[in-house]
Amino acid sequence: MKANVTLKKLADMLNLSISTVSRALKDHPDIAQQTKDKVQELAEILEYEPNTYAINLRTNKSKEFGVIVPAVSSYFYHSFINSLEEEARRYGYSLMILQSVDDPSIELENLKRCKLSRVAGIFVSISSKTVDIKPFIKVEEQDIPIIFFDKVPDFDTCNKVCVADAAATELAVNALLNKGKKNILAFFGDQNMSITQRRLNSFNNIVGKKNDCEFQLFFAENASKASSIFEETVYKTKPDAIFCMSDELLTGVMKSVQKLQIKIPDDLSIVAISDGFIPQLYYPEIAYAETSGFKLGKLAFNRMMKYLAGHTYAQELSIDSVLINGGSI
Amino acid sequence: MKANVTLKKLADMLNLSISTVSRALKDHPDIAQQTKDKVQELAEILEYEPNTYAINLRTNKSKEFGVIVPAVSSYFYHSFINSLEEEARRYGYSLMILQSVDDPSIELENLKRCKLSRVAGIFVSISSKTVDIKPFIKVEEQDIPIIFFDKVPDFDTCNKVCVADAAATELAVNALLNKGKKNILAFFGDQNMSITQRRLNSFNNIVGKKNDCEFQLFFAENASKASSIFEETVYKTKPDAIFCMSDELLTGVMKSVQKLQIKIPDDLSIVAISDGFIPQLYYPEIAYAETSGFKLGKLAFNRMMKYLAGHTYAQELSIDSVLINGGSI
DNA sequence: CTGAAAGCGCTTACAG
DNA sequence: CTGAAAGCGCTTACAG
Repeated sequence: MKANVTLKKLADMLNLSISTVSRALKDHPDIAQQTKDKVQELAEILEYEPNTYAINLRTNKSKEFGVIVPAVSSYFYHSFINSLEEEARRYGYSLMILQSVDDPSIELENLKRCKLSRVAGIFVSISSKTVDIKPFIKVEEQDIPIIFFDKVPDFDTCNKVCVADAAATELAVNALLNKGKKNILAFFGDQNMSITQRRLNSFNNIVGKKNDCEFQLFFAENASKASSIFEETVYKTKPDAIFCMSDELLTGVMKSVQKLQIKIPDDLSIVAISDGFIPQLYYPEIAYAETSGFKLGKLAFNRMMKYLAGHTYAQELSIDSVLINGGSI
Repeated sequence: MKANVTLKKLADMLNLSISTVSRALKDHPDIAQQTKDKVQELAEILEYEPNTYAINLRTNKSKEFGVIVPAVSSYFYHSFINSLEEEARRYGYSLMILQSVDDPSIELENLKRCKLSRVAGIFVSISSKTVDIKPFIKVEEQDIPIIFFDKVPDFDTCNKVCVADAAATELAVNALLNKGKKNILAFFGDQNMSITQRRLNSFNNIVGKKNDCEFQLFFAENASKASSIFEETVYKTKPDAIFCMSDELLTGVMKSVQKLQIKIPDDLSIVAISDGFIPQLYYPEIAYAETSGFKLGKLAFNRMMKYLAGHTYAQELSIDSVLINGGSI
């Protein structure tokens, strides 16, 4: 391995001091243009690359953000991360992506790793089983900003960016009601998650008020649960519409729809809340209220940069949703 | 922000030297047990955390691996990364995940970032458009090991771990032939990718030899392309079976299958090469030759650790495939 | 068994 | 405009 090119090496070769070389490389106004040119040229030729560790040690901060998510595989998180990455790159940051596999103890480990790496900030979507958020608060007290996103804790004094769950639910449900649907099966996820609660509340607010519309609520923790509930219920209840609060539940329901050869939308209408990948796998494509991970990423990054610039007060932000029409209603 | 606890602070409080504290914390045999106890206790109380940057600067290496993939969203990469992470955690490493969005110039940028961060090693699945792999070779010459996986370059003297493409293709195709299928439409991805070539060769080897079996080959760069090719061809050619070399192509074909209300497997059999998520979304579930990202992750990590231990010679490893039976044949 | 010292590669206040 | 020097927090050969 060839020895690394360092400031010292450049300085020696040019008969300059390390300080001058350092300044020349960062275009410091003090330095003569001629000197800058000389230094920058040699640096180019020798492919000088600053040692990140030395910089971080010196400045006590890094240009890396931590991202903690239950799993990167979902389309939503994926597009969130993509959009975060786009912004991060633009500002010279990189991302350290850590998965909690929806396990609070791994989540904690990941948080610790972020702290150890002294990341510049952390984006986190908590696991569905996370109850204790003290560790997060503690990290924040050590001056590492935390932006919670999507799955956020039920705690006031922290920074959150969310999908407008109520608005998204409303869009989806109204799409059904406007078509005169009268008997809705609604599938929700884990009852302990605040995201479920928010979507559920909104659903109840709208449909509960209608007295010409029947509905049944189901909680399914995964796709196959949704599948079996659907199959048990569909012939008994004869619903004219299905609401799924997530992609996962939608895949479960749709598998049964294919199995039972139910015609969409003639026999049954379907609407979901989704980021868009799963709904377009089917024919007809499923209508959904869009929860854009992409937009949320931009918003979260924005909030982070503001935080780093000094606006550290707690704030809850959300992005709007929009209805994407498939042929399923 | 409270001042960070450093070795110096511990040393001062205990009236010991920094060296002794440092050694005590790492259980160095030289240090008296009594001293160790004292130091470790105080470190615990004060929640001492070593400064990663200082360590990295001092030792000139980090406990982080870079992972460069076209996109993290596919089930295959996701499970690959998951399995890598599991191993990494066990050995005290973390992962820096970078996406190339299948763009060679971003890929290069990511490679550079890995180099700048002086990662301990890099796992990379190259983009479909990558032609110049010199930059990778150059990084490796600077003592950063590179393990190529899945989408590997067509270059001999580098380390690769792959799915056994020929074996997987063989499994999938034979599943069709054994059922007496005589007319196969086969969908392949981008012709420039070596993975496509390998799967294609294997396909031709098997089906080409049969003279009682007709087949047609199509190259589709994305799902909707596969969709339209399928729709144009299916009524003309009246195939009795479909082969898809990837999940993406499968989603395209399946969407048209739903649209045209083709009965699987009565009207048509389908088999794919996949990691398993997409095939089980449908009813009946699609049979597939499994390419396990999980197993590949373990293999890749293993190879990396061996490399770091000194076995730096080029090697090509692969994992076997297995046929998962759905109801689609 | 413990400590003083050098050094990893950089930045930046201070001096000239 | 340039440089000498201190220091970020750690590790480790060397000395005792």
